[in-house]
Amino acid sequence: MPELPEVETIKRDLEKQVLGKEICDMRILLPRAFENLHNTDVKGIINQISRIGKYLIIKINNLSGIDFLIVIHLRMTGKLIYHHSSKGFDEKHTRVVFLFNDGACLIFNDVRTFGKIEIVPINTRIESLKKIGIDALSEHFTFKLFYDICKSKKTPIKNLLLDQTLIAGIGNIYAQEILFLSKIMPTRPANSLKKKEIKDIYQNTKDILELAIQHNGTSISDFRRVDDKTGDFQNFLKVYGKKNCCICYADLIKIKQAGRSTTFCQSCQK
DNA sequence: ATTGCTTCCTGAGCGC
DNA sequence: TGCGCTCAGGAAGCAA
Repeated sequence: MPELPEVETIKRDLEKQVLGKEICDMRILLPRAFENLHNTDVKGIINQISRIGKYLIIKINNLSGIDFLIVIHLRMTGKLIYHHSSKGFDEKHTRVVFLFNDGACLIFNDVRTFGKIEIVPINTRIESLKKIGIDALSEHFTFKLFYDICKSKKTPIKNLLLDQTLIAGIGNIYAQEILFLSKIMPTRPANSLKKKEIKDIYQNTKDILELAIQHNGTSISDFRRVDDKTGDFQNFLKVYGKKNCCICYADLIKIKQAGRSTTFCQSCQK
C-alpha cells in the first residue's frame, strides 16, 4: 500500500515521465473515484508535481482558463501507470485515464476503489488536505515538534504514528518497522516514552523513510511504479509480515490496533 | 476534546 | 474444482 516512500517514488517517476506534457482529455470510468467533480474540463500542461504525506499534487497550467490542481490519494491499491499509447493497456480496474496530446496517457488503476482524485482550481481550499499534519520528511518536522506531539497524547505510539492529522505519510508497514528498529512496544502510550526513546523513534522515522525512497518503495502486493516496475524495500522489512524476530528468533506477536494488524517482538521491543 | 468502531471494496489464500 | 469464509487497511463519519 502506498505510504510516503511509495508516493514519493511515484512523484519522482512522474517528474521524469509526464512533466511538461499536455493533458488534452480525461476518461472517467468510475465517477466515484472523484472527491468533488465540478470541473471535467481538464486540459493543460503539467508544470509541477509535489507530494504532502500520502497525497500527490499535480499542478496544471491551463492555457485557456484558470490553473488547477489534480490531488490524488492512492489509498490501498491505487496505481498511476504511464502508457505510451491510449490503447492497448490492460483495462481491468482502470478508473480514470488522462490523455496527452502526444497520444500517450496516464492511467489511474485501482482494484479496491478506495483511491480518490480531487480536481480544484488553484488557490482554493483543498478539502482532502484540510486536516493533514506535517509531512514526516519535511524540514519543519523537528525533534522538538515530535517530542511535544508525543507528550501531548496518551494514545499508543503506533496509533500516533498512523494519525495523518499529526504526522503525514506513515502507514501500517513503516509504523511497525520504525518501532521495531527503535525497540519500542507499539502499545506504549505516547506520553509514557522517555526523551531518548522519542529521539530514537524520530531518527528511525526519518532514516527508514529515506532509505525506502532510495529503494523505490515497498511492493508488498499492489504497489507499482509509474513504469509498472516494483520497488525493492520489501526485501529489507524486518517485522511486517514476518513470523520470527530477525534479532532473537522468537515468535513475533500479532495484535490489532485501531483496526490494523501490528507485529512486534515481545523481547526486543520494550 | 479524544478515542475507537464501522464502513467502503475486491482479490488472495485457506479449509473442506 | 469450487464454494464460503477471513483477511488485507486509509481515512471519513459517527458514536461514546
